[in-house]
Amino acid sequence: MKSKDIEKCEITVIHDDIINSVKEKMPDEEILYDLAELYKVFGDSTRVKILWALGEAEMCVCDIAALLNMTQSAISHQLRILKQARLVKNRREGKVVYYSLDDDHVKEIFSQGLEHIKEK
Amino acid sequence: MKSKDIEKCEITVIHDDIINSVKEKMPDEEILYDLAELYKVFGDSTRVKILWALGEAEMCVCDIAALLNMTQSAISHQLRILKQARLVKNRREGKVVYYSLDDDHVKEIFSQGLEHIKEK
DNA sequence: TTAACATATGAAAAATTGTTCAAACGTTTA
DNA sequence: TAAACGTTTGAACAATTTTTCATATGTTAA
Repeated sequence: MKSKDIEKCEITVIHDDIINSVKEKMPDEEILYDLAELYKVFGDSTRVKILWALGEAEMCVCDIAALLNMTQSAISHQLRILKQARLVKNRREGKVVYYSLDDDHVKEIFSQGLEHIKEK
Repeated sequence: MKSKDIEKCEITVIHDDIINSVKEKMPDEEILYDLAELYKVFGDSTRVKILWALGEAEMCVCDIAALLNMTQSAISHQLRILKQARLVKNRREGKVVYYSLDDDHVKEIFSQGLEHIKEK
């Protein structure tokens, strides 16, 4: 229908030249998607706290749960997400699984974010 | 109840010393919350695309909608979120509102993220 | 002033995400 | 081997987020 076209701005585009030029320069859809997925991992305060804590010291799941006053199950679920994103790694020692940061980027990404927060 | 305590690891904590030491070093709850809120803004592929596009050129709402093949309304909602986070700014020229990046951090945060993605 | 158009916004619907609960898995130790 | 314990996991539920739809706002031009 006509109304749908208008809504999507397919007719009323104002700057075709800019759109085309930007479209050429944009990275692949997939890269931008992966970027968003990475930031999504940082976009939860439980995970931010876990990452920050692991930046200070290697800890086991139960330690983190106690630190954040959350259930061990909730922490474990979040650690799985962090591990899938390759932000943390773990090692097992008997019954206990120790987690630590897997990446130098974490601290740098935090410091960039902190700068933005402080400025504004 | 007892079972709840156990679940929350209030009894079975293994490394009290580490927990206390980490607790002291952690930034205020509020800062970590704000950090997560900032990354949450980056954690959506529509917003990542918008930010990347605006990194290439100033654009109006309808341009962005056409570029991303989304409705003008959806884009407008996302731009509001980006503006609240002080990541974009806008200027009005007649009927048209032009958006652009409000911040040098955006590109740096992207480059940090990209590095992580490429490495892993 | 009215029509046209770019943008913004509130509310409902759709989609996604986080936590809890119950149960399973692995390892240690009695 | 059985009990204990730290951790993991699937599924249900709760909470949050994104998009859509309808409509409102603000500006320009007829």
